[in-house]
Amino acid sequence: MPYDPSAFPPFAVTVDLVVLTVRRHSLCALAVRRGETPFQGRWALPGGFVREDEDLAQAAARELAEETGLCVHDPAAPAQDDGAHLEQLATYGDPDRDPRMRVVSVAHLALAPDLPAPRAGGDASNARWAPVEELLEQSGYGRTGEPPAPLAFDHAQILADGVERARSKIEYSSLATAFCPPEFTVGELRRVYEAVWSVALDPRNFHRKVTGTPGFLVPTGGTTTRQGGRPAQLFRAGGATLLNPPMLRPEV
Amino acid sequence: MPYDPSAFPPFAVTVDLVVLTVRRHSLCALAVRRGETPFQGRWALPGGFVREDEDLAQAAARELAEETGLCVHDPAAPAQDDGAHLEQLATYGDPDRDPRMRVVSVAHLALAPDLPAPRAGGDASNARWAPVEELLEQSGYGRTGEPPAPLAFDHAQILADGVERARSKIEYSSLATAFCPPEFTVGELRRVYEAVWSVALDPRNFHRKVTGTPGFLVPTGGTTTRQGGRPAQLFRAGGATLLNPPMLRPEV
DNA sequence: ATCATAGTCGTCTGCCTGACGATAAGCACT
DNA sequence: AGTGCTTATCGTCAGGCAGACGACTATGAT
Repeated sequence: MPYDPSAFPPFAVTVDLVVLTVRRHSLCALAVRRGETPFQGRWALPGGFVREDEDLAQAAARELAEETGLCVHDPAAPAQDDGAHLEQLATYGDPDRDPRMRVVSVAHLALAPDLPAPRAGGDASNARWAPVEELLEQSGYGRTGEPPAPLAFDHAQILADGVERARSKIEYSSLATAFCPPEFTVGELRRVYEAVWSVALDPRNFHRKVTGTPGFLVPTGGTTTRQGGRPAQLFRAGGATLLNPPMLRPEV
Repeated sequence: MPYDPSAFPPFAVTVDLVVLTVRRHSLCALAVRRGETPFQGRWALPGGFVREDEDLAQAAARELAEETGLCVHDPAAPAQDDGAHLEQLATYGDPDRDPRMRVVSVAHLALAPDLPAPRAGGDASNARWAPVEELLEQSGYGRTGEPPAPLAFDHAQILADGVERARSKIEYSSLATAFCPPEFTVGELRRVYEAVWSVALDPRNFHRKVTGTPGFLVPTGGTTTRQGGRPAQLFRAGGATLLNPPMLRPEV
């Protein structure tokens, strides 16, 4: 049955990505420099139009691969290395969010281990990992030093929502392992929590908690000294996805 | 700056609503009967196109008011009675989810106290409150008796996601009060939890938990006997929105 | 050898929860 | 008025878990 196209207003639909990683003890997000108007030259979240024949999750995975080379970690094939976690975040559709036309953006959240260097379609100068406080500083969603230049569109809001989602989700799920390489130590995992939450955690209590939660971590047998100090056991992520009881975020 | 419309495919954008309430000790959702093809005569979630000049939240609030007469409870004016809770749920954009054309639906979740009777544009026979298990029975998202007829489109999936959101969110937030009238007793609140989770809770431990959580409930001074038995104190929702520590859902 | 750095194992205390006994205060009967 | 039923509310007790923190271990650097 044909449908009257005048019965509804046409929209452009995009996916935008909040890609988070932990670098040098701080939570960083991927930002790309805009080459076109509007907001030309400003930093923005990576994203693009959803294609005709594409699901939203497919579009987000495609954009993620284009920007970072990351494959999405498929829950059905958990053996693969270097997969990123990808989930839908929220949808932003303010009529004025893009001055050109009516655009509805379905934002996605991706969590990735620390990567070599970003490539935005091969051009490195147009993509970077930036600490999230820096990106949010001047937007009212974070406050510290001097405003460099706020993110384009409503991307500061989207980033803030993505960061908040990540912060709360590592409380009650094993998602923090998505920030780690395939094999990692308890200390590395703890530094992920500390970076994402911006807090210091007691190493002893943290160790007891994560090793005591069944299914969270499975030892691989190996050890490493890559952090200096006494060698630490290596683990990989276990099958458990939900942490019960949750990891408690200390109140500030 | 004009924009090349051939650069992106046009989409229709709709909002769909999962409106939940508790009636007769069970969690119910609002369903409307479709008058048009496709899925003519089948039950579906209420929803409609987003208008040109409308935000997504506005569109959802407008649809909610059209279908139920409910106003959205504005956090800025918490004094108003009978407001419903409304939040964005998720966005569904499978290319084949609507056979007519490419439709992206931004689903919203609404929680309302028990209402008189639904009105779908004035026509009562085309709208009803149905227990969620009944609506999900034949869809693979729930399983019991005989399939009456599955919900239209991917609405069973949307409903299942909305129910799961509500079930998990009342754990760590004070959202369960959105299912209650402005003044309510501890027992009424407990029956909300029991209906949403389909479990039985110990009245004594529940009472201790909710009255002991600061900011969750504030006594109004009044009492009621509308449940029979000893008169119970009346409360209204306090300012706290996050429950810490959370209300624990008993494992089955 | 000594020190600095991390990792790992224990202990103790306080809080919260689940299980459940006991009492209170209404209503519907007889 | 009493008996029984219902729901509300308070109290007690034991177990589990988290925060604070002491102690010991195993590396590399000086």
